[in-house]
Amino acid sequence: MRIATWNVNSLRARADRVESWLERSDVDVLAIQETKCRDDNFPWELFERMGYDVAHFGLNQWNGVAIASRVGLTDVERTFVDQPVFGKGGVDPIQEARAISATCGGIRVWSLYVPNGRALDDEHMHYKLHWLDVLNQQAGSWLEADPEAQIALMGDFNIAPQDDDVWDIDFFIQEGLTHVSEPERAAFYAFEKTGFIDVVRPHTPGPGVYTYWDYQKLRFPKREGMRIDFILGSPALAKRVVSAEIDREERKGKGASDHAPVIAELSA
DNA sequence: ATGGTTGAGGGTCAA
Repeated sequence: MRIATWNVNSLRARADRVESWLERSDVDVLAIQETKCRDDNFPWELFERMGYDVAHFGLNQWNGVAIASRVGLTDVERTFVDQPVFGKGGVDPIQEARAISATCGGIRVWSLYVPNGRALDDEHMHYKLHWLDVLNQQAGSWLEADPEAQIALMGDFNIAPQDDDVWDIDFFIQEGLTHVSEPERAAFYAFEKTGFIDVVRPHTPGPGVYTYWDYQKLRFPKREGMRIDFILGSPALAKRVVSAEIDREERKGKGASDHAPVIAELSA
């Protein structure tokens, strides 16, 4: 069984890419982030054509998460319990379309799009850290309820946990950039304390191994990327992982997302 | 030359 996560940066703009990638990647479950659409303009036919069931959570042109599966898809959950809200400019705070879950082939799959902190002192950063803290608490409660549960937390975490996960850590520190700060990294490693394991890194050691390259400043051809997309597995799931890869090829050429798909191969 | 993009939507805003 193969599971994957991919921030597609607009499903409608990427429809052809996503379809041909599904065709050749042979994944059974795909967690998608940044669909950037609503249910009424979601490309349902694409997944039907390819033989996947799909569940979507999208409210507007921002965020949007989905799960596609050809090994079953049941018990869909949109948002996690107590998911923090965000509102600005007098707009009513809402739970944004950043988390969706479903049970696929015996695995509780989450597609997660962690808020971007924008700047170290921005209110979005507090939102990001709080959002991750509550998610981690929930994830802990799931494991407590069933220590043998097969759970995959997959998505764009917008955090580079290690210095080698960016092309130049000194640049990030000097510029005071997000994704590498101590609080963000602590929020990421809190999931490991809870019992979740990065199942991809052991099979894709760095340095220089990334999942995202900014469209700007020729970051991809200059190999200046960031490892910010992860598959975190519960202990029972992590035991099944036999290999993993980051499909850097998918970042190439015209019409690519700025993120590459991340894939894990499971036994049985 | 020291920059260089992309997407949604029709405002700029977001990454």
